[in-house]
Amino acid sequence: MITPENLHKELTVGQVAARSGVAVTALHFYESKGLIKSNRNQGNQRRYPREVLRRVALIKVAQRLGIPLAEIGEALKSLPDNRAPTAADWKMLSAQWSRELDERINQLTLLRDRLNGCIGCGCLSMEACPLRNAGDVLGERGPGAHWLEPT
Amino acid sequence: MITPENLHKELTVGQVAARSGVAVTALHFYESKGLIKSNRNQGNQRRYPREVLRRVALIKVAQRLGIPLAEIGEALKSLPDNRAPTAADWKMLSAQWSRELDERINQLTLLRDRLNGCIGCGCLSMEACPLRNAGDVLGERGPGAHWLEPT
DNA sequence: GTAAAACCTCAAGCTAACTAGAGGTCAAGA
DNA sequence: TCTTGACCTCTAGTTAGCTTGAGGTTTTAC
Repeated sequence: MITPENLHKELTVGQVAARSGVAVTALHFYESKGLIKSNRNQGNQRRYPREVLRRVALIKVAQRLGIPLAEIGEALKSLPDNRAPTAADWKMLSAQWSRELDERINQLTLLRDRLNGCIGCGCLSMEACPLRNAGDVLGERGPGAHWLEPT
Repeated sequence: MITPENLHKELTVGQVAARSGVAVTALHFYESKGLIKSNRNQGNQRRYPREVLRRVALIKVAQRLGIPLAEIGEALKSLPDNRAPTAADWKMLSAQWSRELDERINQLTLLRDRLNGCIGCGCLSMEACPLRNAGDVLGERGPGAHWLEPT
């Protein structure tokens, strides 16, 4: 509950977790990756300014878009002063990510069309099959696992 | 080189690797996952019937489509007699995978449109933002990493 | 016959994004 | 004051799809 008394106070991890919907351990993890920062009180416990909520919100949305944390971190670092993102920052980032999304959709669509063109052919030939030999890299990102990369 | 002498002989791992374009270790790995099988010679070395090339080709194409190995394995097992896939099998499987691809494209498109609708709004509100609260699960598969799953 | 190249198994490492648990400290309410 | 819950750090485990390396055997070419 927000009251005039605690409106300007800093938040604990538990509070940030509850309000943002991410686990406490995930917040620790984001901090270890440099995506968020915390101040510590005398007892070494994390205390967050309220702006962290907006930062976490942006992280979660970017994740839904399929942007890896490392890239989100880069984007956040690129903000002047390393400050919490404003509406203008969000506009810029979301426009950029929208273009990336477009690209991924295009690649998938291309692949699907090629697949449809090949249904029933069954050749799967190393030399002739467009499905096997398309030189394009599908921008679909995958950690460790290298799906859809050219072989 | 294919000569009448070795045309009907079985292939070694190295030969399958060279002809299919996948690493020897990857073939070992596929075998451990039950995606392919091998006979062994007296010296315990793997010997493959030529049909394995078609199987591997199908695996690689399915991977380009974003189908996880486990699911590819299921599909291959579902073939009667566990035999090498024929053109008819390929037709069936590719039609099914094409539908899955469609679904993924649709989800991504939906997300992109929602993102475009939100550019400039900057709210990212937990309660009101459609980007944060869309109840749909994006079918984008990701190992270990749980991107795009509902929170 | 011998040496090199290819093969074998098994264990561990890599990435991403976390979670779970151990063992201990801190803060807040009764 | 005491107890409970929230917090701390650090290590290890999870998933997928492999790769790398160690230590040893087999096949092949000369």
